[in-house]
Amino acid sequence: MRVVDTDLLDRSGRLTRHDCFNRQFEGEVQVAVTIRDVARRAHVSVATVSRALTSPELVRPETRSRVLAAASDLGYQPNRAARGLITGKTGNIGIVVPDLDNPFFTGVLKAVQARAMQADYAVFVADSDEDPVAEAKLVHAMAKQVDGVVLCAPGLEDSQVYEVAGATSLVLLNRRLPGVPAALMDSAGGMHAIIDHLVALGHRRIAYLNGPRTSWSNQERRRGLMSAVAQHGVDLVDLGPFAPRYEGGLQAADLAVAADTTAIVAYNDIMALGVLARLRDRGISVPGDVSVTGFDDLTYAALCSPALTTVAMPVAQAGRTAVNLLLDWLDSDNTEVPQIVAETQLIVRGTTTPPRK
Amino acid sequence: MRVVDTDLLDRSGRLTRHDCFNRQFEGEVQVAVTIRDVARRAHVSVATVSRALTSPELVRPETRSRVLAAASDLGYQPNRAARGLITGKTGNIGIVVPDLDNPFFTGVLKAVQARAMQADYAVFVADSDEDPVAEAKLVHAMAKQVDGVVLCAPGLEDSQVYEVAGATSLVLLNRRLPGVPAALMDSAGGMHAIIDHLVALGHRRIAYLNGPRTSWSNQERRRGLMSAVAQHGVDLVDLGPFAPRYEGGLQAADLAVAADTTAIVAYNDIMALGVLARLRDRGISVPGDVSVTGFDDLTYAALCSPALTTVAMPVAQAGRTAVNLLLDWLDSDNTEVPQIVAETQLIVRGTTTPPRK
DNA sequence: AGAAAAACCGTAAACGTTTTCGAGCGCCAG
DNA sequence: CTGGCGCTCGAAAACGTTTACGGTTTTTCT
Repeated sequence: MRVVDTDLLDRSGRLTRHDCFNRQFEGEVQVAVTIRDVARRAHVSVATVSRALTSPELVRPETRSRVLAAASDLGYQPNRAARGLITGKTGNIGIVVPDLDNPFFTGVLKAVQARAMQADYAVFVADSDEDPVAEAKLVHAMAKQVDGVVLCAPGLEDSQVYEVAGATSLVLLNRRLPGVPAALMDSAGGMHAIIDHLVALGHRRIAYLNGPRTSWSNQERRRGLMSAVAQHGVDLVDLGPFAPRYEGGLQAADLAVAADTTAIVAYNDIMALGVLARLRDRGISVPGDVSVTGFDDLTYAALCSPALTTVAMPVAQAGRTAVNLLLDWLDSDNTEVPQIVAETQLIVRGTTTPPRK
Repeated sequence: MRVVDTDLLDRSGRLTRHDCFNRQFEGEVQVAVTIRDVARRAHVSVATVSRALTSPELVRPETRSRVLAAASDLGYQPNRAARGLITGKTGNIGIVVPDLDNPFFTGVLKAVQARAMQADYAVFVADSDEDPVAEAKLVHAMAKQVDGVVLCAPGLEDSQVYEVAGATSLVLLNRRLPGVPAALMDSAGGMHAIIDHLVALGHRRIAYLNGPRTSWSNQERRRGLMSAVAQHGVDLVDLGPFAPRYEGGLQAADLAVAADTTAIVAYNDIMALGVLARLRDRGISVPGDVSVTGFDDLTYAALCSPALTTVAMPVAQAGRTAVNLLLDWLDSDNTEVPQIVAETQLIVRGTTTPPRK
């Protein structure tokens, strides 16, 4: 069955691929309006058109405006592939993330996309599915089509990151490595703030539920944790690693209560949700019997009940600065390699109170 | 401060943009390996290299393998911009979504990206921020750089959708329109299943909490609802519209209990969460006093407690078929305009039981 | 064996830009 | 009047591919 609104779709009645590609409705019908058409209409050469559009100071104001008029009359938009072929720049940036289903990364993606569009860049997205070798392959595949890529929280070895950094301009997000620009979030600081908060409430024996040992995120969070614990001189029960999932939280909860702690610090929100569920099932009240904290401030952290005390990651800000870094890096002499860290923020809600005496 | 691992990053000690772009480490150093280099090394012409790579049946197997060897030796990868310039195809597809923070759309995106990559396409992503005019602008901006775009749940008027369909090959996702291919999900069927389920449990007076009236999703869900309600001859209390957010659910809950219904079916999961929270605050037990259902099966639907009865949307499947449709449309005579609808699935969990007598 | 057909491959033109080079022109200093 | 300079612009060469066309070799048929 075929339903076609001939009036709107195609006045010839047939619907060919060619017709669908670059239709122009204003003026005469032409498949694609090129710089040559603009030149003809403005009575100048193609060179002048190009100059008028990309470096206005090189043409007389009068001819420039004539060209601009012609261009907008025809609805001309430069072919970026052709432009890229000669300039060597594509006007695209890439982003590769470990998991598009993870709201953490889509938050970053959203900001990256917005900032890029604002700077007239388009963004390629790729999902590595948490697979380090896929990560490397993806940025290599992208390398030819983009001016640079932001690589989010890669699971690659340091040396492999350097290797892919050789293939294109790279900025890291949530991973620090000497010599490559990065947009970071102060998760160590956030974790420190959690411990400060719990200690201030009176907790003296605290469990930490580790995420994946090798992940940079877990190492950072652990770093802040250790520093705070040492500073305050409280007991730390170091558990795990666990899968950073709901099920991991279920599993971890039992270990934490067996260790006789009054507060449970989870690697991230979703594990914390698992902990909450397991504790409720066992009749252990939160925050009455034990306090619980998460990390990341995903939407549901505010929505569960009691609402989860957690730390908010500045994903949007980090995404923005990542593309800022990339853009700066692209059109400067890259004499320096900045690594910018954005502040995290402790959000205390309903799952933390002073421990029962 | 500048930290550079000279061994890995650049043996000249300086870190220039040019050096970072397209480094080749194997064999002699060259900025970019082109088809000409491959030709030289394989002792053939550039035309033969091109043929060997794109239409193998046109060259003798022996020379083909020689070319392939040379290509892989040099690590050659064709410049897609140059290829696109002449073929008119870019090897890219675009996707524009209303909100990258919405897990529904990132689910689609993930599948689209995976399927596209599998077919050797790269994907551009754009976020319209729920703004219809941005939607139109974005696909127009993309049009020149992609072979087609999948437009997700657009808020545009029908006529405007047709207009953008003129700018590039378009397939719709979660929106049906005569004459343009679409990947749909049977949300009407899902809603029908919800009512069947509730009626089977014994409910006779059911509230529906509308989402935005103009959205195609709400209309579809409502369609399934109406059909089921008519079929079973039960009472429907039609409330709203409400904002499809947590707060909308808070607001709607009170209206629903005031209307003396035994079951509340929400437009989507997040509204349902709001309803649950409000009911709990008011001391109304779920599912004891009233049953509640959501829609979409977001992660937290399974995680809250009691776990939410909802219907799962086949987002991944729809994403896949969307790019399948696009690819088919691209290299066929587009003689037909298929609209494929994927099945939804009712997932009954803890928020629905028979009504109290 | 010879001719026709098929298979294979090279030359060159195209794709739509940007950019180098130089031409034309008006102006000023010598 | 001449030479040089600055401004504006056009002609043409690139960028890295694909492909139409034609030429050479190989195969096939009689």
